[in-house]
Amino acid sequence: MDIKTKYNTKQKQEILNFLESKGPGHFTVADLDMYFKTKGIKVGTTTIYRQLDKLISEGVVKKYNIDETSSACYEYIGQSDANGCQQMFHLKCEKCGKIIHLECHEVTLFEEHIAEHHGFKVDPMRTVFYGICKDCAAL
Amino acid sequence: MDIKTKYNTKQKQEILNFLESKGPGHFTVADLDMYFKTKGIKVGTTTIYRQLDKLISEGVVKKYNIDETSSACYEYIGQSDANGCQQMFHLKCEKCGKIIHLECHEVTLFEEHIAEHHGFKVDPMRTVFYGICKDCAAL
DNA sequence: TTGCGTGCAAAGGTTTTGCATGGCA
DNA sequence: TGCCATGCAAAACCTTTGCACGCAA
Repeated sequence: MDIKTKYNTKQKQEILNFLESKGPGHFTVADLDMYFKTKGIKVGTTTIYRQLDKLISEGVVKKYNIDETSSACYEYIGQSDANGCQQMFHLKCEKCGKIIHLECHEVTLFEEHIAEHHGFKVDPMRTVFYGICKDCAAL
Repeated sequence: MDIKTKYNTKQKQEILNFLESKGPGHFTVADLDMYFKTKGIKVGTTTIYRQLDKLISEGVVKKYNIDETSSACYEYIGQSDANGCQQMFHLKCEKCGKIIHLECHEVTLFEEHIAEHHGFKVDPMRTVFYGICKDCAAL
């Protein structure tokens, strides 16, 4: 859980390259796996899991379980703090699967309310709101 | 997905007994499994899954994926509608794993804000807030 | 009798672990 | 050289599915 990277290996670089080239957005271990296979880069699935664990410990990557059944979702945060989606909640549409970033002052107020009146410190990074998005509601 | 119960079997009754005796709260398939094993009641794990699926179709039970890694969470809603935690959000403490029911007018206001300003209709049943609870924060 | 329900076993998929090898510092 | 990282295989898990038998109606 708290193991950090000590060596810089080729595999770690390849994973970071993927994260940089892809930019913000969500991905799964399977995505990385397929990406490496397509590119002909040799990185074992085990290594992907282990490197992601380390990147999570370092705060570079965040992990969600957005989907109910399938595999876990990861997100690249990057070295930059307080920007990115550090303070951001996510909305996920249950119909189209789209993930929306929620940037809104009301959210901060809501967070403060929960902290003050319910004694619960919400972690925005790990919290996902499920529901129906504008586009799907219009159908 | 839409298969409903046609027969009343001993196993279904045992599952309903468990739900009634336990009352509101969350449980996993493993909980049911262990409960039956302890009591010496013979109900196969497969049957638990299949009966729960049917109860979900009937709206008697709700299913979440509150935990990241481990198994799915189920909740007994009962025949009564609009009560239970139909309209309720859940808070989950990332440290102690406790699940807290959030009953609060502010939440409704927040939901309305998201609907009006972001065009997103939140589904409270499926949304879980992650964070640190009062007790764990005090440690 | 009809056909759903059950349960065992096996498969499916994701994630973790053991262990020997390989590579960074 | 020392120790971490890698990767294969296998295990651990949770969940679903196939199939024959049992049981409710």
